[in-house]
Amino acid sequence: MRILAQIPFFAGLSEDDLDSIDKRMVSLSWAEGDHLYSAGEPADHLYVVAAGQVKVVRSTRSGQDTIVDVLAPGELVGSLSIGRQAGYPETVAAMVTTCALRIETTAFREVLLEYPSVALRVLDDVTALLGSERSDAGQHTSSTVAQRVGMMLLHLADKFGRNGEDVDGVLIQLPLTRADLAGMIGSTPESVSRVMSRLRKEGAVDSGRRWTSILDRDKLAAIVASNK
Amino acid sequence: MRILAQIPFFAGLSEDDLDSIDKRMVSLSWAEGDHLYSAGEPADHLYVVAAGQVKVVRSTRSGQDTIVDVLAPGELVGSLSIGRQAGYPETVAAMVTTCALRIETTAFREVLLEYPSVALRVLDDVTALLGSERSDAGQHTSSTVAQRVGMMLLHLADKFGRNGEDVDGVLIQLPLTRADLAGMIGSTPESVSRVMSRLRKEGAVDSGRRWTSILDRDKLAAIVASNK
DNA sequence: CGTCACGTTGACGGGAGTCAAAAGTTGTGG
DNA sequence: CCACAACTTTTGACTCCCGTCAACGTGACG
Repeated sequence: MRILAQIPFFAGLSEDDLDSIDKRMVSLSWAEGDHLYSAGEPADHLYVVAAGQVKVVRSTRSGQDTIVDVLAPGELVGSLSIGRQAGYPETVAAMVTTCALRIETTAFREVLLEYPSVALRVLDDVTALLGSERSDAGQHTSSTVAQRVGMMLLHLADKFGRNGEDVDGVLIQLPLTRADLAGMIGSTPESVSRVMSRLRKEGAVDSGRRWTSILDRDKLAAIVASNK
Repeated sequence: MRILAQIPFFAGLSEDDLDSIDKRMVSLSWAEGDHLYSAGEPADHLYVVAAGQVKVVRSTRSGQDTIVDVLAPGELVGSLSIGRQAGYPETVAAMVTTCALRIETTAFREVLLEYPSVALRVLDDVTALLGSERSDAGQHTSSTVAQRVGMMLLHLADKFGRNGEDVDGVLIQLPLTRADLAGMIGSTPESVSRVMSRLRKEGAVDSGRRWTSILDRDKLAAIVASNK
């Protein structure tokens, strides 16, 4: 369980401190498609992704699903606040086989009180999330679906991309369906499919069953910058 | 300067503690239209609104302005993190004569380290903001302009509304232009104007130079819930 | 009273959501 | 090994919301 030491939030803590925190956490794993938790369940746990990837999904009453984030190892998800809210506002599902640490919200808050420097790092993280959420909330309305798909692919490439060996360009190894992508940018599977077809035809990207690859980053960036 | 005691973030602190924090803050005021700070300026201060209202505006490269929030007294705005970022990502302007406390980001972080319970409250606040941002980011794309205007008016009524004496219904006393409202929901002044005309014709709302009033909350909620 | 910012209304066009159908994939069971 | 079912993807046709451009009205302030 010395995974804790790898997590940026806990950097700089002593062995003993990490041990003390570790005692309050449990390590769990999920298979692809499983839910770490579902919307509506009592929100009293916090999770730290250790390995794998998970998607954070919000459903609106109209049945529209939006994917608000895809988390990489090291990121937090779950309930930070002890508010008297009904339950989790979202569902978190494993996109691949995933391992994560779980801690009770109340216990985590005790940790934050005990180690204020950790609290500050968490605060920085959440603040950054809020900032990026706000910055692309504005872009959403004023750009086309093609631009939003392009932006999302560039973002995913930065976060999950690897310089592949078998494939040219930057490889994004995630099992993303058209519906997933649509949920990320607020669109429909059909519209996303049209855009992806066009991007593939232009040689900017290629995609297969469980992967997407950016072949020509400049071309993709140009499409995002232009208004087509 | 015993305004500090009124601010929820600092609830429960002793006189001496408040005094210590107070020493690191300065009280300032702005006239309507003035900027507390502008996008791009070095981001090294944090503000707590004491009286008045301010709007938080983000500009995209395409010249589109989006109003990401309108702050009431007690709310925080500015730089929480000491990141090596270029500067403020947004502009904050006073909508009416406004008074606010200012503190250096570094000094505020020291306060948070010193009083972890305050840090937790700030964290709760930012987390809640992130949550609401995400929840209506999804609604944005899947709803019409009329629905979004309605939702925004209901939100503003909850936050700033007063049961007026002269006017029927809930009064929102803010100098909001059509362009402001458009910026909040990601639309255009023309579209907002059309919606407001319709809502006025239907008797749901009324609006004047520096105010908006919700005459029939149920009717407005019905419009938001429906798909027209 | 003139100017200017803001608000309103109309006409037009395009992007994209919706409905529908066909083609490709995966996984299962006989 | 093959066949069938279920799902995903793709493509087409249609409709409509709303962003854009434009003209006009209105209230505020010097």
